[in-house]
Amino acid sequence: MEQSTSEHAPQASGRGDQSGAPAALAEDTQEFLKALGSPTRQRIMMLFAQGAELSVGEIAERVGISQATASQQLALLRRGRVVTSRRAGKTVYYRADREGVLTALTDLRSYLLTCC
Amino acid sequence: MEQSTSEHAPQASGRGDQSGAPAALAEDTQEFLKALGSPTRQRIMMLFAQGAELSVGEIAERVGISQATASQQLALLRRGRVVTSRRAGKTVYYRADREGVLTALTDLRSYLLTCC
DNA sequence: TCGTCGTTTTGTTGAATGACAATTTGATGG
DNA sequence: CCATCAAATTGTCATTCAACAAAACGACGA
Repeated sequence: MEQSTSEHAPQASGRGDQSGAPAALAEDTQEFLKALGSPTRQRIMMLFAQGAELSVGEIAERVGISQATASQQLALLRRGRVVTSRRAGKTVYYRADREGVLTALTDLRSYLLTCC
Repeated sequence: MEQSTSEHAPQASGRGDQSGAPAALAEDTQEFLKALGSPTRQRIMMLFAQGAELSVGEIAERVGISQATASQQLALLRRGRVVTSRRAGKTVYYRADREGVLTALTDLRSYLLTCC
């Protein structure tokens, strides 16, 4: 284990940047964009409507991919702060990460306001 | 040839879906996410602050990539409706596509509201 | 009409990505 | 302690992507 939730990433420059005009996207937000840039992962996200919580196996089955692939794609979604995971015994449940998504959307908007 | 500005893209499947809860992201929005998912293209976007309009050559130079690569990356950004282009004689000027970005942000938010 | 300059397209190469099968790790329950 | 089940990791392969050089396009100006 090395990343999971504790993956902090030096975050550009401390981010005291309240000036409203970031020079670039936060690394988290870049990961967010990449996470949602894939059709497969978009399909996965749609399973989490209304705060649904699903195991890796369920997700794999519903999306029609192998369990291993699902686990990998979910890891990417987690890196992008789009989902969070919770372990209950052997099974790990994933659900949408409301807060992470809101943060990313806010950062993305401020970025786009800068360049548009 | 197949793209340029006239690339309309059949927009998923008719999708008269005005119900506010899209089953998936519009194809345009997928392209939007992919477009902004690349650090190089993010760097390019930052050049368009305050409605600046730049030629392909200028962009290539400022970002530090070849002119051909810049042209390609700009084409991707255009497919994502993040920039628009205008031809003046030999030179082609690019600038941020305010409207396209707003549309994508709106669609993205509605998508995320569905799954979060 | 030609040459030239800026852009786009084409071809190629190395790196990154997406998928799977197979293995390893972790948590129960006998 | 061992068997088992779910998830994560590893290894592999095919596909996609980013970048460049080189060639093709397109719009002037001589």
